[in-house]
This record gives sequence, C-alpha cells and structure tokens, in this order.
Amino acid sequence: MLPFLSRADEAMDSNRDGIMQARETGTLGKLMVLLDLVTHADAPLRFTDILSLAGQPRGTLHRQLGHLVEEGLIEVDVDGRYAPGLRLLDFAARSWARNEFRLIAEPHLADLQQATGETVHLGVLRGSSIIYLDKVEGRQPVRMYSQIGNASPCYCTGVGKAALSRLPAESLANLLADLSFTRFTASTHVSAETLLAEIREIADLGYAFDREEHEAGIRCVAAPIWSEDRTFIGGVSITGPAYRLSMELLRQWAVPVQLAAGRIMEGMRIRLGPRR
Amino acid sequence: MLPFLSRADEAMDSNRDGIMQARETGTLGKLMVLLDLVTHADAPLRFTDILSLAGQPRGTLHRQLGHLVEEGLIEVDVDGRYAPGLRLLDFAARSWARNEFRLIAEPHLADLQQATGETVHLGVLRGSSIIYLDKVEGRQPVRMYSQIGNASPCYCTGVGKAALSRLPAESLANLLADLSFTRFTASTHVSAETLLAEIREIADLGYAFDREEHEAGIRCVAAPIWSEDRTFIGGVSITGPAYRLSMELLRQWAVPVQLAAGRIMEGMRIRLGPRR
DNA sequence: CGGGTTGTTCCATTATTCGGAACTTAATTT
DNA sequence: AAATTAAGTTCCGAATAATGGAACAACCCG
Repeated sequence: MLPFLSRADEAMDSNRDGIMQARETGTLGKLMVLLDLVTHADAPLRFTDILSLAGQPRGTLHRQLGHLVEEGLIEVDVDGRYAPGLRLLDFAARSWARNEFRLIAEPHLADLQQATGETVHLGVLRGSSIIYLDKVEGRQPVRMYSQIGNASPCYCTGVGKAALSRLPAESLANLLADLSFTRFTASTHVSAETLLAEIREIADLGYAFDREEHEAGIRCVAAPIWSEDRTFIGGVSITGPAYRLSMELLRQWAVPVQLAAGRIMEGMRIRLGPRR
Repeated sequence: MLPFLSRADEAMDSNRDGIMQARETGTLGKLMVLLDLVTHADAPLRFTDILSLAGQPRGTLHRQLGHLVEEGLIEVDVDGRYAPGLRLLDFAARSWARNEFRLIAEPHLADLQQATGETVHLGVLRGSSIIYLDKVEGRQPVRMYSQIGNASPCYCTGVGKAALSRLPAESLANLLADLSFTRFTASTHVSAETLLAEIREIADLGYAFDREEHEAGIRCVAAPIWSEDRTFIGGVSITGPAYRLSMELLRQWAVPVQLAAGRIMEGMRIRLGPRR
C-alpha cells in the first residue's frame, strides 16, 4: 500500500475511567499514552493531574515525563505544568506536506469547492477516528491548522460514516463493539444499532449526511474513498451551516461529491499502478 | 515559564556522516532519531536506507521500526517503504491550537499584515532551528501547513538572526560552536565569524534582515521577541519577493515590525503576571 | 537455476526501566 | 511562626525490555 495506507481497523486502547492501557510496544507505548494525555487535555496538566490519569508510580512517571520533555515532545511551563511540545509541529508539517493521498486529492478538492462555494474536507479513517487531512474554504484566508490534523469520532461525521460504510463486515463489527458514544447534539448516534442501520443505508446509497450530529447548525454530505483491499478508507465532504445548506441541497450535492471521490480513487489507482 | 518556553540553547545531536547520535533519553531517544530520519527524508525510505542512515543492527532496527509503526508514528506502504504517520498530525494540531505564545501574538500579526500587505511570520527558537508557529498572508487563501511547523536554520532567516541577537553570550557561543552551515544562496552565512559580527549589529539595531540568504529572491525584516530571563526567544517578520521589497522599504518596515514585537512581549508580560 | 539483496525471526546477554520508599521543597492550616 | 499536608524529586535493587549476532526466509534479477 501507499504510505497513507494502514490498518483501518486497529483498536484504540482506552477506557472510560481515564486510566489508559499501555499498548504492546513496550517503553514507547507507555510514553505515547502519556503524550496522548498531555496533547488531549484542554489545558496544561500538572504532575499530579497526570499522575492520577496515568496511574503510574510517581518515580516512574517523573522519569517518563522527563524523557518526553528532553525530546521536545512535551514542554514544561514556569508553574511546572506540562503542555504539548513544538517538536510535534515539525514532525507533522513533514508528514502532511508529503502525504500522497492528500497530494492526489488536492486538485479535486479545489474543484469541488469551486463548484459548490462551500467548505470541502478530506479525511482518513484511523482506528475509530477520522483524521482530517485537508480543507478547502472559500473566500477568507483559512485559519490554518483549524481543522487539519484533528481527529474526530467516526460515528457523528459525514466522512466518518461514509468511511464505515466501506469497511469489511468483520472490521466494522470489531470497531462498533469497542466504540463508546458521546452525545454532541440532539441527533448524535448513541447506539451501535442505529448507527449500523444508517451505515447499511449509506453503503447502498454511496453517500452519507451529517445532520448536525457533531455540531449543532452544521451539516454535510460525504462520499467514501477506499482502496480495493479496503485497508485504506477515507472520504470527502462538503460542509456548511444548516441555514444555507438545506437537506434538499445536500441531496443534490451528493452527486458531485461522489464524482470527486471517484476521481480521487482513480488518481490513487494510477499512482498505485495497474497491478493492484 | 509559559508552556511555550523552553531551553533555547539545547544542542542538536547530528553529524555530517548521516549517522545520528542517540540522545540521553534511552529508548525514546533512539526511536526519535529514527522518526527524525523518516520525517526528514525527501521520500519514503526503504528498510535498507534507514539501516545505513541509522547505523543500527538489522534486528534492532527492525523491532524499533515495528514499534513506531505500531504506534502510528510511522506508516509502511505496499513496497515496504516507511513514511511519516498520520498520528503526528493529531498531536501537532493540538500542540498548535493551544499554544499560548501563538494565541497572544495572533492579533498583532494580523495588524502587521494589514499595515504592510505582505506575509507575516511568527517563529520560535528551538535548538539551532526556528520553528514557524504562524503565518498571515494577504489575499489568496493560505496553503495550510505550508510553512507552519517547519523548522528552518537560525543562521539564514530573519527571525533566526533576530532571535540569536537576544541569546545570552554563553548560550550563543555554544550554539555557534555546534552549528554547521549549509549554503542555500550566494549570500548565506557560512562561517560563525561573519554571522557573529552581524548578530552583534542586530543586537544594537534591534532588527534583522534576510537578504535572500535562505531562498533566492526572498527578503525579510524581523524583530526579536524574548522573555526577560531569555529562556524563551522568538521573532516576527515581514517577508516577500525582492522585486517588491527593496532594502529601503524593508528599513522603513523595521519600525512597525519592532512595534509589533513589542506589543507581543507586552501581551506575554500581562499573561505571565507582574511577578516575573 | 543460482547468487546476491532484502527483510524477518530467535534468543542469550546486556542495559534500561520499574517502582517502592526516603527525601526535599512548597503550600496551607492552626 | 510552627505544624501539617501536599507536591515534586531522587535513589537503588529487582524486574523487564532492548540489544545484536546469527540463522532463516523471501525476493529479485540475471
């Protein structure tokens, strides 16, 4: 597979108590759990905060954080609070700049934006999250990094549900089994049953809606993008405010979104060569 | 210090042979060296490429890469080549979105852009690199991530040289001693002596120029931003094409750039509280 | 088919991490 | 101001994970 392809069905190791489980990668796994804690927090965390979240012995945690700081993955402020480090930016900038999937999709996203005048997103399924890889807005200069790179749940985003509709049955079942739902709005799916029902519908139609399920007042229509072997799955979407995007309009736009998705898949096939 | 503050004088561990040294952080350090190799490469690397670059035994390297892949920091394509992983994006998006320095500087960058019509950059000194934290362009929608997050050398960028001019003498000496110069254009500094001479000048003037030293045809004027204890150092700059930005014009803009830098420092002081 | 290249697995040795406890420092209460 | 509690740091024997050499498998390519 291309560099942007990876197992779309890997499980996430977290539970509801805030205590995170180490992954099967020894030392690295434990450190990444900490990095996750620090980067996902709403504000810089103090040592004790992390201590209770990580459930590690004090001495151990102290050294682990020290190493992360030493490497620039985490930074410490005057008050001894831990915040994400800037070295992460450098890593990410490179990861993004050369991502093949993004490069292939880029022109088609621009076309779609031109055709509709609304914001276009490109996302990839990673675990049970959608990671947004690109965004093309109209008019106003984009607030960079605004959405790009962010991981959003798959069960309440258009791209997410579109992606799930192309997941092999077994992978989908595993993913749904481990999924925990958070109600963001009145229309957010909160059960695997209703979600699965909609995913089946989407699989037939070939496109998905987000009916203000993630953010009140925001709708979108999305189409899936997948590799033949289904190891790589993502999607494109058109997003905008509900007052401007009626469900009727979204239904009309399902066609151009699917066309764009098709062209991107075509581009992938060319890059991949005829053999696959 | 604030979360965005960290030792500005830490040394970088790399040498010219392409063999990178492990840092003093045990297992993590070794893995980060690998991640550096993969993210800094121009194209996905094959196992053997990394083998020669990293100078590790095959078995060891194999396991290390396996762990990085397992954690999503690196991804493997069909041909077994290694590329940066998308998990890095998620980390970085959060690191960026909540960075205090950037948040404080944001409005002043916009003002500066409005006043001059040219591109404004915000950067921070990390080791001997400048990491760009923000960018405000005129007109055209920004190509996101384009510059943001990128690490550039300190000795050939306006922000870099401005930052160096505020580094304590000892830290500066250490940094210069370890610096290795790459000639990007005809006017790039390639010796510590000439660089030091210019830095002394900049320290007096309070602003720095980039006279097409990093990229031919691109000039800039920059002013330093620093915390009182000099543990945090960065800068703002106005950048643009040489044909439009005469040296005369840049000299005029030195004033607004310094004013903007001053206002950002003021903002930092308020955030930090009166005690420091 | 044969020979080189590339990637993977195994396992005894070695180095690192682990984690309890003692210790220092800072903040809070009496 | 002294006493008390909380917060953060250091230490070191025991437990664990990383190391790296070598053997093994897969893949080209001529």
